[in-house]
Amino acid sequence: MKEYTEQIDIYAQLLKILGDRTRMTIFSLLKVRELCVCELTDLLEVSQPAISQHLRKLKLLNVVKERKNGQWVYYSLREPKENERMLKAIIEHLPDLTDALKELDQKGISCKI
Amino acid sequence: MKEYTEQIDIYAQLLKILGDRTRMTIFSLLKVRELCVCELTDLLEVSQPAISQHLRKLKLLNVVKERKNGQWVYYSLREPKENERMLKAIIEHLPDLTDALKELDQKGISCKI
DNA sequence: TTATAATATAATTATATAATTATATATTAA
DNA sequence: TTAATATATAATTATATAATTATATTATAA
Repeated sequence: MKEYTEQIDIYAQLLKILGDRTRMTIFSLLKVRELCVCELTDLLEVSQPAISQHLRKLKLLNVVKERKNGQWVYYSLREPKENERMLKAIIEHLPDLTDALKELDQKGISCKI
Repeated sequence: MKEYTEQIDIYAQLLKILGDRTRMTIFSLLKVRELCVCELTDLLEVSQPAISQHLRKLKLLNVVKERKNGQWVYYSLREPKENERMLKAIIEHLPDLTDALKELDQKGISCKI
């Protein structure tokens, strides 16, 4: 079996990291548009450090990227490479959270956490 | 957010259960053909109770089904329903373990665990 | 019937994980 | 400068998970 498990390990790790409700929500939100940590903290029901730690895992897995702008750090999905077919497929089937972000936009974000 | 999280929870649980190297291997093997517990135990490097426990989780998630034949229990993938798009996509992209099973067939299975 | 084989379940243990609180770092504004 | 904001990291705690060993259950064979 060992000859066959390398790819399986890679996939298993991908699914394990995405297989968490908080990270899956973050991931789905970032599919809509890039968001800063304070927006994610505002949207989800966990603390800011928890968000940062989840983002670190997603970054280690190389599925999100960050962009620094002043004191804010904006995260977004990293475009999957051509050979990352499973990741692509997962992203395609993610639930659409556009409406959840519309609510955020309407009330106007207050980044005071 | 709560209005949007039901589907996310379902997906997160699916990915969490499949996001384990042992279960991902079992799942990939069952994609090739149905296998009894003793064959899976023979192929993988964990104990028979561990295999049974992983199979139970996969069955709880409703992604595998079982068929009893004498003292053997054969497991196979449950055909995903039309609306289970993400599961379908994952199955499609699973690594092909046909060769690993050929080796098993050649040496002739000895179900003495 | 008794023994053996295949599988499942229970109990236990060790490890991993997610969350919180506390604190550090960096950036901007007063 | 000093204060406040945004984010990251560290330490801790509570919980979940995967594995093992031991045992139970069921089916077949001697």
